[in-house]
Amino acid sequence: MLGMIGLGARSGYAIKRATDISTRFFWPTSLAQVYPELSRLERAGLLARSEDPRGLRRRSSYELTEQGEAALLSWLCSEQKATTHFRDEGILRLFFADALTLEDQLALIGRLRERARAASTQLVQEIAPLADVLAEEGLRYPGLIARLGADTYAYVEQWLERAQEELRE
Amino acid sequence: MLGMIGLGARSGYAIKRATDISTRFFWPTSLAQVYPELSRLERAGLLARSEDPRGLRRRSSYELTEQGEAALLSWLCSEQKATTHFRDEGILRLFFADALTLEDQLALIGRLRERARAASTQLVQEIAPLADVLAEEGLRYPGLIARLGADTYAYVEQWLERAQEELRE
DNA sequence: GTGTGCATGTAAGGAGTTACATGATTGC
DNA sequence: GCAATCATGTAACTCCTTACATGCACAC
Repeated sequence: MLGMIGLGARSGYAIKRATDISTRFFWPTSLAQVYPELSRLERAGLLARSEDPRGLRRRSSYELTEQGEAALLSWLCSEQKATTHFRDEGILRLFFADALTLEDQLALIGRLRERARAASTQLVQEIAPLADVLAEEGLRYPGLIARLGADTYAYVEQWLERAQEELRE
Repeated sequence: MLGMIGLGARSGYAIKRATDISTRFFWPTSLAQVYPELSRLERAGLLARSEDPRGLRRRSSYELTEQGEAALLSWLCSEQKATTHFRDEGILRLFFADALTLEDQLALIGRLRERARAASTQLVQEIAPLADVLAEEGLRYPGLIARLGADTYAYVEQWLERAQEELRE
């Protein structure tokens, strides 16, 4: 939240929109999370809220306070181990694939390959261009992460292709 | 659950132990999940339970019913898209790294590199040997997945190393 | 005899999602 | 006029984790 507001997102809705085209792949959010959290961060003194209505429609506009900016930098440089959660039904299926016939095994790996290929393509075609826009504003890391993701998925796809070939022998 | 019982785990405790050294990286479980789920699967007719006490200590021993085996195979071959959840604070930090000095950026990437290196090493040194034991029983996929994980983390580590070098210039 | 492992469960709580509810603005 | 988008929130629910609670078996 602090990071997105630091990058210029002003409303809860804008934060949600921004995450949906950027951090979604490694940190999804939902609106039902965003609004309570904004209130919490404002109460904690990390955000300053101001009313910024559009016509009759009320709107809250948030900015980082000095404390909020400090909290963001402190989190970014924190030595504390970063949490990570990964749960993948595709790999779980593969784990139990010995129960299948060779044909079904190859089909299962094929589905995983296709999934990895699709993810890589999506990152290259849809996400990277958005990151390029940010790059013109001097933000290099969104693009770096998009490339890391695309390259890693492509690597997995090739790895699975080789595994398929070895299994066919 | 069905998969682990198919591989020979008989008790809830044994399932938990098995997942902790195998599927933990892509499908963690906790005991508080396992026991209610075993009851549920038994009520659904996918598992058969028998009493198998050790001395005075009661113990439940589970086996797949015909229905359970069919359900397992049907799940493995399902065309339905596999669910996947990935949430990673390390990459999230990197996403906002433009807010940092170059020195702090390099340190942040260094921590991510170290994490990837540690994961790869752990898979090679701790998990792969366990998978090798299973391989002697004809189970090749646990080992395949351990190698996929180790290779992918190693790839990420190298990718980040190159990124660090480019940033230094 | 004592600590470690085996074994089964419950309770409380946290994190996050989906669905529900509402309504103004903007562009076609 | 109508649809898509902007915008803010609540309620119910699901999933999962941590902590609590209990006690036998076995090896040293």
